[in-house]
Amino acid sequence: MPQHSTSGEISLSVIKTACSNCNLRELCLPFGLNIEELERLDDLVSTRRRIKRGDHLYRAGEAFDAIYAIRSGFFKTDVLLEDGRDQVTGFQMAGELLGLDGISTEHHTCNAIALEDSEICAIPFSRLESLSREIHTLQHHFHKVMSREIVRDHGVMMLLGTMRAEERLAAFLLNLSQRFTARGFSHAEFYLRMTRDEIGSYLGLKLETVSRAFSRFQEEGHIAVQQKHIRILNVNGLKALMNHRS
Amino acid sequence: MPQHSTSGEISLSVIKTACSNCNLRELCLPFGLNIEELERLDDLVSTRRRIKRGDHLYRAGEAFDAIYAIRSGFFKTDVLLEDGRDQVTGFQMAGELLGLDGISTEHHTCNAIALEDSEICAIPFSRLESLSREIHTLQHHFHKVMSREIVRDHGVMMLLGTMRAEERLAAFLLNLSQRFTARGFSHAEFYLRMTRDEIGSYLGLKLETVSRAFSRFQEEGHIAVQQKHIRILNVNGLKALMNHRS
DNA sequence: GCGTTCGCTTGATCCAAGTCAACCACGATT
DNA sequence: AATCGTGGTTGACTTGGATCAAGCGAACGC
Repeated sequence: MPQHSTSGEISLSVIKTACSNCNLRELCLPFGLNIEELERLDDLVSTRRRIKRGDHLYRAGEAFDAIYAIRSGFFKTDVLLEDGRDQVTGFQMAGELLGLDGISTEHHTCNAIALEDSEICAIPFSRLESLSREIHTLQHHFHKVMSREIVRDHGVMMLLGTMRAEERLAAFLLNLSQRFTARGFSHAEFYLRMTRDEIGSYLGLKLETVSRAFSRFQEEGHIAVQQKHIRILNVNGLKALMNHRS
Repeated sequence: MPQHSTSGEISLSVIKTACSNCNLRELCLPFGLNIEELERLDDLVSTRRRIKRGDHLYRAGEAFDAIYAIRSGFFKTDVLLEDGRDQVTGFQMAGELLGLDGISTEHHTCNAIALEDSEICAIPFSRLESLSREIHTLQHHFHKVMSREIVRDHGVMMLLGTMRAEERLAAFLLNLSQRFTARGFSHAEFYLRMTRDEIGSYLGLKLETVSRAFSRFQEEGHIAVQQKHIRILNVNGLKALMNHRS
């Protein structure tokens, strides 16, 4: 793992990025490619960038010309309404793509902010399109990734539209747990990278409600919470909470 | 306009469908293509199908192999949870695409149901992928359409996560109005194709709440409602309702 | 080491929307 | 014309989560 930048700035590095030896390749865009294809993708994904905690990867309104793969770290995306209200639309971790929303208007439609010091790979979109005209597998996988994003959003709509507070939080924790597991981390123990307020914004709840739900889950023995440190003690308990109409 | 099928069944017709003389082509997939490219798309979009009001175009769980363009009519998509709760994830009208969610898992993840007698064009997905490897413009436009779907979903998340009942309904009406306008219909007068219950499901509200909000809008002179017939009397009033933190 | 700040927790109160229930309007059926 | 069913409206009441407010603990700057 490379060291973090010592300067306080976003740093552009010319380190040779290589999908071919990235351990996230099976989670990320290169999924399913053979060696020769991978090397062609390497040429495309040439810039890696460090984003410090709290900095923007991009902002709503900026011109879109690349999508970003998260190499390490953790992001949130959010949308701001004219009247000041905002909503977190997602949390993204290593191996996931950012910026897909920008394709439609050629401008980013949300902000992407690092929740911890992170590293991303920039993928110039027009070059991705031309490469995917040549590599069938890449094209298809990219379509799957976009479609998966749509399905994920439907899940969030379901959550916001039909679930009560505790169900939402249970669903959220189970989803995080499952994504950490896919990345080789513990499914039962992790640190939240976001605040209660950010969780609340994502789940359509106020931070106090999130906090109370955490406390309740702890009282009932489903989890152990200590600030941002979460241990899941009873997965099935959480699953049951999620499915039962009160 | 073709006549409705006289049989009670979904009918498969071999009418020569042609994007090239479809008046929705500028709203739909063919956007931006030249004549020669349009003809190649015509070959691909060969099957047109009629779906009667209340019938499914596809169901969650079915194998995915095509996306669908709505030639005429009106659809809703919904997702069903194991515990019986369901949520309408969208309403689609002529020129819009259905089925994009199925790409990710190769199975449809929601149900698509006609809210009035409708006609769709089936677009075999693997053939669309190969054609878009050859036609740059088609590829790019398809990516834009998928991305637009993601942006739309973020809008719904915003609505469900941060807006109160009347704001949601105002946003919904303005969105419908805008889409009808884009199709050459009146922006101020239209018939709702869906029930109060379906609107409520989409907006994360109960049907009674939707009904009360309609009544309130009417009392305040923003709209005139008579069952499913809506006239918008004061667009700015609705817009103001949407943006103001109470 | 100490004060300040930020994020989190907890309690008391309030209110928007949900729930339950009655009733109405319009179409379809006979 | 009478009946039935579905969808819509409206009222009375309840409630889950928001709001307001106080206090606490960990992290950070000086």
